[in-house]
Amino acid sequence: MTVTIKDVARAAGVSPSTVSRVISNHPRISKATAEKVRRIMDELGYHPNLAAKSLVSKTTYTLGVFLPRPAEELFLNLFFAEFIRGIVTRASKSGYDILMTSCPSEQDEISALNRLMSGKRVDGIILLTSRRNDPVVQYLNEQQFPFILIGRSEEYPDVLSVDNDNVQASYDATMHLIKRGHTRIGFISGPPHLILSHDRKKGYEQAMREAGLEIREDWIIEEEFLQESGYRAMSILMSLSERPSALVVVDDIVAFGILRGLHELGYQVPQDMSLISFNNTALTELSSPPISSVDISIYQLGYLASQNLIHTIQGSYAGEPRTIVPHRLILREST
Amino acid sequence: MTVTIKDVARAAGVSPSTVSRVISNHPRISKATAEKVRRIMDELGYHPNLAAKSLVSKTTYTLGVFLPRPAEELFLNLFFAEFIRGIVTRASKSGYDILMTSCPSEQDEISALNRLMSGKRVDGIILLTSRRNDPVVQYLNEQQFPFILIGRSEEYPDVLSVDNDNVQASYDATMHLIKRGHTRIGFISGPPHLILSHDRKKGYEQAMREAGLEIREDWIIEEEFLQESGYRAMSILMSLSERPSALVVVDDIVAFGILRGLHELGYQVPQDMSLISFNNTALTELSSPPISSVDISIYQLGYLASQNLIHTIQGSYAGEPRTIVPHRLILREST
DNA sequence: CTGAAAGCGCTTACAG
DNA sequence: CTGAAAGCGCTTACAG
Repeated sequence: MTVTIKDVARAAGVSPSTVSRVISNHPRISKATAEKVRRIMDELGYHPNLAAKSLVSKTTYTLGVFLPRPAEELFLNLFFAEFIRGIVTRASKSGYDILMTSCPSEQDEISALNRLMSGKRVDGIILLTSRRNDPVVQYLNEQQFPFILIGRSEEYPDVLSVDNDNVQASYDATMHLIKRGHTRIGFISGPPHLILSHDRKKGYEQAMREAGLEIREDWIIEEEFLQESGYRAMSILMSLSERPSALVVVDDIVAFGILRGLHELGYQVPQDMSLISFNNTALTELSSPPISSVDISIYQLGYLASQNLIHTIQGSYAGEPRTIVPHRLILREST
Repeated sequence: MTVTIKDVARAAGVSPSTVSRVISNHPRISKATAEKVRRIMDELGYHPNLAAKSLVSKTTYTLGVFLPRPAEELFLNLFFAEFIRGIVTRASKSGYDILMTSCPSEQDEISALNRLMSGKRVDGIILLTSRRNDPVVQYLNEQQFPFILIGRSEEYPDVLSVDNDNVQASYDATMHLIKRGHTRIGFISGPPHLILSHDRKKGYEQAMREAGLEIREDWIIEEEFLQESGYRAMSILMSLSERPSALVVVDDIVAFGILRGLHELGYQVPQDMSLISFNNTALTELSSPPISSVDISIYQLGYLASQNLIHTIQGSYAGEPRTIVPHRLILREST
């Protein structure tokens, strides 16, 4: 019932080899033969069996997007969809599909990875988050399997990756507050095992030091990328006897929670507290007041990750291992 | 370099057939042999080649998520990530991966579909949106390829699908406003070619008729699922000499735009205008005031779509072709 | 420019 | 309980 290359060959009066060559646009096939074979393929409704093709060509035209263990919170964030959009858009331009796997538990990460790699299910892997001492990065690097990191690796700085200059971005955000006259600035960070949190905190500290301002431990809070985190952080922060007048916040959704927390406690933004956050997702524009945020071009990060990985797989990548996507401050009413 | 079934067989002193049987837990294999083979597989780091397996078994353990043409706007909406989360979570429970394809243009939809189906790339397909007269549904149905619709089909009512009772949901939402004493109620709808828009509008009209209230054409606006749509709709609606006092809105993100529009025009919610919308995404809780919304259990829709499709593929699905996920009204300050 | 043949890494009747 | 053999649908040297 399914029509194979043999059926086409028979109907066209040629050999299977010839049909295969027509499909792959082999140069040494006569125009006449190629046309005839193509017509027959159309008539019979031929479609190449991708598994068979993949078995012999060792290539799948598929990119794996690896969702690290607690993938749950990832999905709650607007940037996830935006990443995927960039990845899928660029991939389909080159005829690649995207395979998504989530692994059941953290200890199964390597075996989930192995299923994809050794099982020849994908040609390369996109890693969505960069954790410190990430075993997944270590493993992929050891195996010499094509992969790209969104973010960076401390242990393997030369690994293929697409990233922002998060230290600089956070420095810029903090400087913006300092220039606005703030001297008491706190930092609401994300999970400390994420390199992202780490880098942004570093940029904040740099700016503070450079301006000769005090970095207070009790004004630095490390939490999840969740709205509740920001909300809870305010209960803590606003009950201090000495409070900051401005906050740099690691992610929009956290800033959103902060806004809610402040609102409930009866504080005004930006009068009582200025806010600047990261990612510039739709949330920042939608909230009231709209939140200043550092645009990190999420779509672009995904798009370039796809592109550079594909080029690497095809052996045509000539760029630097690290691609830095520029950021820019989008100032709104919260500062 | 890659270790195959043959290498394992040689090292274990058995035939490839036996190794294959051990892998698939064939019942008639002696415990001793199975254990030895498993040990060797571990030692050698054997992983089955999925392409080879798929070629002979005609099965891929992959579900395709088909993103219909203008996929762009889909990604902007919070429900997209939530759908995917439900789909991926359930799929990975049964060892299935998710393949995402977007097709370059609308006319290529069928050929993109064919690549997946005839190319034996996926075992089944999940359709994320239901359009009226959807050629994709028609084609999949003709081809008898396993697929599931999130939503419903007018032409093929018995097609496998997971849906809400959108007519009832919208009826309930409208009735809620009516019970609150509103008599002048408008409806902000989505793209008319989506069945979703259609069903929700129908429920609105039913409730209005039943309550003996007037349905005014100029109080029904059909727009995209975008924030700007809601925003723009307010410029139109609020410039009318006779205005509604409440709105049923097809999607949260549109309601969000409406909120912004009303705010800028100097109107208060719910004093000047009550709002109830659909989907109950994070936006509704985050906006100020928080928006009443109909929770449609997006995660559950995705989860069940995955589940029912997998069961259908495996021939064990015994349920009705249509699964209706219950909705419930989440009332907040906007009504 | 084209064909016959071998092989990619599996599975599965068939036989014992 | 296990093995030899054929075959899934392709590609690709090798030969002409």
